[in-house]
Amino acid sequence: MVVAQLDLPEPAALAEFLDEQLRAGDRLVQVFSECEVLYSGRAASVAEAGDYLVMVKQDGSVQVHNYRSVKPVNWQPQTDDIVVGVEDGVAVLRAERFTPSEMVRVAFLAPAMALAVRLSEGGDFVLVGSEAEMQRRLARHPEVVEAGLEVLDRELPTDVGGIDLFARDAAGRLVVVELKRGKASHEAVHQLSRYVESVRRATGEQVRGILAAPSATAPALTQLGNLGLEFRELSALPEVDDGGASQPLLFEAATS
Amino acid sequence: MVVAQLDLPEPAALAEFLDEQLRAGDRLVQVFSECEVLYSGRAASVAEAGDYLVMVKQDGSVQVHNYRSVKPVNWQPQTDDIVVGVEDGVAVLRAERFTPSEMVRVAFLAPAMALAVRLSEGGDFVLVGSEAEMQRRLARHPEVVEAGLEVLDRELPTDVGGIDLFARDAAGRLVVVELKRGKASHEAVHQLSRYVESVRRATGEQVRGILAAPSATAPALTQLGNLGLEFRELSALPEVDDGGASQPLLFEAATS
DNA sequence: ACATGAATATTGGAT
DNA sequence: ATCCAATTTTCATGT
Repeated sequence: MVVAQLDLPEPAALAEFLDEQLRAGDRLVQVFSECEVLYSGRAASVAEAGDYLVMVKQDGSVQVHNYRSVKPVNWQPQTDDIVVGVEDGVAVLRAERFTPSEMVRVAFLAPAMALAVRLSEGGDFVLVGSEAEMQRRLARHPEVVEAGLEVLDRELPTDVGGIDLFARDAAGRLVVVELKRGKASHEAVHQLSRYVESVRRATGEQVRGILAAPSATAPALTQLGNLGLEFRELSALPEVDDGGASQPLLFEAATS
Repeated sequence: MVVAQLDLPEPAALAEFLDEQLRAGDRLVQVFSECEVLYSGRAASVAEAGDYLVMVKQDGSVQVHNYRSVKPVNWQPQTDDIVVGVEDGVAVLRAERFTPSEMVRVAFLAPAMALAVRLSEGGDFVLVGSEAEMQRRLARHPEVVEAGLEVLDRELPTDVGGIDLFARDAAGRLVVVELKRGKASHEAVHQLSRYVESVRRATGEQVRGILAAPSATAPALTQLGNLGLEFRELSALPEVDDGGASQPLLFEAATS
């Protein structure tokens, strides 16, 4: 897995190492070093001399990490061109992206270590609890939202966006359902309100609006009430009820 | 900078290494290994056996990277508790976060290498081209938006959100300005529309709405026209005009 | 702790 | 290529 390693390299040696390992195109390359980082593109930034981990993945994506947080200090998704060289006696990496036009430049002021690693493509990845899944589930079992609900459409496009679930209730009224997998904010209420308004205009019928989410912020609930809309508490990760013989949630998902 | 390294460790040795290095609390720890990763919390996921880079930073944040993309496959911001052990002859790391209640579990099936690194806190970081900066600039130079504009307020709260810039035009009409540092979508138009409506209701006056952004999507522009709102093309990274003696943008920023 | 909103958001999907 | 919407969004900020 670890293809090559270079400890305390001289600038020229580091540049050569990076050039060779990046050119191979099938490895992840890392450098631990005191660095100076410039970024220019959608925005622009300078990170003055400090210790960073610089990582270039197989797809040309670049990330510069510091000692804390999940997010890198500097990054660049899938770059199109990477050039390595020695400038003013310092190894330098320049990664460029064409659309949008962007650039990151890392100067390795005091490299401690460089590493090249091959990571094979890896096995299956299954995620449970997405909004898409929640939508599929409710389309199949609309009674979870409300008894007697009949789903007419999913992702129905309107002039102001797509309606998650479009349905008719037991009394024959049209219903717009907006789903959120996490706590719903007032933005979700505005979204729902727009959809309801749009359907009212288009059909002339009376239209109900339901916000379905595990929870909602207090302002969102207030606003919902003011607009005559409804809230339905619904988890994205439902309790699996299989009569006591409980199965791990992910086993369920993987085999369904 | 590199504190410790362990090549092709046995499970017990890896567990001991991780325990010791993580307990120190002042280093970034990495493991390159074939792994199996479980996540459970806001959602839930399983990554079946595959090669990954697992990184635990000094703040307890965890990220599991595969061979591509900037975003990790699995992650966990600033965890509260990390436990390492050997289970079924395999070294296992379990990181837990309390709010929200979340957990990542990594089983190191075939560890190739483990690394402990100290990254010092690093130097200054300056970013240019944020929306906040754009807002400050326009508040000082509202004529960039429109001649004769007088700014009344910034981040003015309404019942439906905060107005970026609130102003009065040369003709004495109220103006709501919505800023976007990137291409504006129809969501930005809806936002602006809500603000304008809210101010109209509150004041009874006539109110103009201006969307100021470097560009906007075609649907956004159409909608803007339909609602009687205006578009003003404005970059978040303005051309620096200093009479020909052009300076690098970031030098400007760093010294101002 | 909660709510809000920006972000160099990134990423995947649809058109 | 463009547009759109989700995201385990993360993160900083204000209350």
